[in-house]
Amino acid sequence: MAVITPARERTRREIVRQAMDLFQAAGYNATSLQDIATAAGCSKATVLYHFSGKPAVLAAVLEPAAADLAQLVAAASELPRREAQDLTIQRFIDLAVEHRGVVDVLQDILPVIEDMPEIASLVADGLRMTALMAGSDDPLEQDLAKFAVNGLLGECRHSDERTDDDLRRLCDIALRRLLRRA
Amino acid sequence: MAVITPARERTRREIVRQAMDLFQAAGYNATSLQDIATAAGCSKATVLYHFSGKPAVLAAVLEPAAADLAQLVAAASELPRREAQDLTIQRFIDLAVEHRGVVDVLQDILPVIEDMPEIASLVADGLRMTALMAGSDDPLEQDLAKFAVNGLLGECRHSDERTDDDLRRLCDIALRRLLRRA
DNA sequence: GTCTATACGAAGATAGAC
DNA sequence: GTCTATCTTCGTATAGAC
Repeated sequence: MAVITPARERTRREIVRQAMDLFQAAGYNATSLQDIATAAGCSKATVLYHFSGKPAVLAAVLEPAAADLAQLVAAASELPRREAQDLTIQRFIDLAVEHRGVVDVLQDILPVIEDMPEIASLVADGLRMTALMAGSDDPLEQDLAKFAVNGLLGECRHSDERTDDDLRRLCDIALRRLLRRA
Repeated sequence: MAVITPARERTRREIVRQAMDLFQAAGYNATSLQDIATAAGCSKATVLYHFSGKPAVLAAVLEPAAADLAQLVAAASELPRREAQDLTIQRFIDLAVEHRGVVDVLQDILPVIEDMPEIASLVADGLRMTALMAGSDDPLEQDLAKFAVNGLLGECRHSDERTDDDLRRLCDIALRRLLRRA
């Protein structure tokens, strides 16, 4: 059986932890591998030993949020349309608020998100969730769901001065106004 | 009197034209000065002769849209609250649709937009316009206006397959649902 | 005034010593 | 597993040809 190697895991975890902080504070593009290495107390080469490249570090940072999103999509896919919409709206707001730091990072890489195979599944789940959030397959309602998701993601950015509850309330009102229930 | 130098203007215009295309196709960050120079048929140093740096090229690309936005803000600022909101909503949709290529570019630089003094006035006008678009000074309505602008900007991205009219109609419905008229 | 040639520091990434 | 040294390309800067 595989013997666990604590040293490897400890360094890896520290890299992800520091990368998360740096990505949130300065953005993905503005953060260099050297910045991450210095913050984690190791060399640039060590970061690249644990991760295949900067996008792989990003994928590790996004992983907890990606897992939650995948779980939401899986659960909603089991339900009939109406309940799926309700569940998606309600839990996506919670998810975005809870992982708002990650959402902040996401905004930074939206333009190049298609060129990152490392986070392709996160993107796919995001699209599936958006489709579920619309009340029907009507193209207009589908587009309005995309509109809602874009607005919501934008609101989560640089929202340090807002409390979780305020953010939740705002998103709730916006989504209710925007999305017609099936 | 200043004698016009056609060669200078021609080169400069070609750089802006090619930069616009590259920024839209690949994004601002992913486009290098070398890419722009090659596309424009000149050297990297020539690009930097005409512009002080990459942000200055960006500012030139955004300039027509920035001018239209400034004009809109100036016009709306003259009106009473209610008419200002109507005008802003209606004309911002037109503006975003017309300059949708520029909007696409803007999304790419949102995270670092505060570090670019070259486009500070564009950013300031964007914030003023968002404030005008809300029906009142109520913080909730102000936040909903931000939500609306974020959603609208997101819809303009990668929307090559949508017609201008479809996009306009979508934005119109979304904004009407989202914003309470004063 | 317009441009080419060249150089600099920093980025992401790789090779190989220990 | 971690490091130093090195490579390429990036944005930027400058010297000087025409």
